[in-house]
Amino acid sequence: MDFSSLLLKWYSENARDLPWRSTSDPYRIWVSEVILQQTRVAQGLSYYYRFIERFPNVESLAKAPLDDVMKAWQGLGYYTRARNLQLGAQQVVAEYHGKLPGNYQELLKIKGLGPYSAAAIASFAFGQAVPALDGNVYRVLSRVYGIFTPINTASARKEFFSLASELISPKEPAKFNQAIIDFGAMQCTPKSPACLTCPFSDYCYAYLNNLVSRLPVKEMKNPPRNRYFYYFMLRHDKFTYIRRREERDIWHSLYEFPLIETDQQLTDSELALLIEDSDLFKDSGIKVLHISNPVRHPLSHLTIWATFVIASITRPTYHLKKSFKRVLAVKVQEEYSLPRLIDGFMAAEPVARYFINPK
DNA sequence: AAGACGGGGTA
DNA sequence: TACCCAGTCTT
Repeated sequence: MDFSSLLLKWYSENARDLPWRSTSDPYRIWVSEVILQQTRVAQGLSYYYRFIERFPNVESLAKAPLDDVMKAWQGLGYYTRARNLQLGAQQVVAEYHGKLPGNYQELLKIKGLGPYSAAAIASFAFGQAVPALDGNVYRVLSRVYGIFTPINTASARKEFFSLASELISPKEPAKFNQAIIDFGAMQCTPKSPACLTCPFSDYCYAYLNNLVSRLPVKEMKNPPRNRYFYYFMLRHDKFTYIRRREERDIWHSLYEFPLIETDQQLTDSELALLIEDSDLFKDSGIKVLHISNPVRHPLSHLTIWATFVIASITRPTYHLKKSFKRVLAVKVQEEYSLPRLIDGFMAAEPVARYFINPK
């Protein structure tokens, strides 16, 4: 049997039962594809349910406040996805009469949809025969066909797209795309794949040549750099100060406490000097109550070392009033979308709980 | 073509 | 730890 037939046979026995597969609503498929960009099904599932409940259709998403969208996305990561998903919804309302366009080329014009997602939606929602190449597909094809081109290059994209275009079942493109993704996620896994029960073991290049652990080939990336964050959890009566991150940087559109970033870890006395010198706190009557140990927060491209300073002030400075929002400290976690680093610290650290609700 | 952009699961 | 996940966007 050829590749596609074996694959579809495997899928008929092993398909995952996923909520976005039991709908024909292009909007739901769209939401699921964006959530699942660089995100495992297990991690995205609960977000999908909540997102669809909160924003059941294109219109509701398009007109929602950005903060509501971000709150629904809080904890998922790659927050540009959330902003672009809403921008895409507004785009669909404005330019496509509220209906997602039904072909690959038009879908590519929607904010947040690249080659993978556009192909996935085109095939799943509209039955177009376009291969959807994600990490799973690169892995499966590189192993079965013995392709050593590094998968994170432009030439690999062309090469795999061309191969997959020949393999895809013209009659059942959606099923083919879903099948090869499931096969990669469940059977042909990155580490210790289930080769002994694999339907392709008769002719899989990697298996026959004992190269399974060497494929796919990926070009190395640079090690993450360090950044040092000092967060100030200020208490002025029942209030504290936060702001939404608007610059081109991580955590765009999420909220945070006043932040001072340095290029290296500070000693306590260096930190004291910094507080004294900063016009953020000039004449604020700041009194430091607690300094946390540095919290290590590793991300894919950088490592953040965060120190949380809990302090009281007797009056807010001009700078504080100008650039920050004054909010009830007890409401910060439930009302605002926060990076995991901050949300996690507030949830786990006893001193932070004291900050939230002092006795 | 290369970096930036999160967070969590897995071996 | 290190790797990788239903990738996209910017420079």
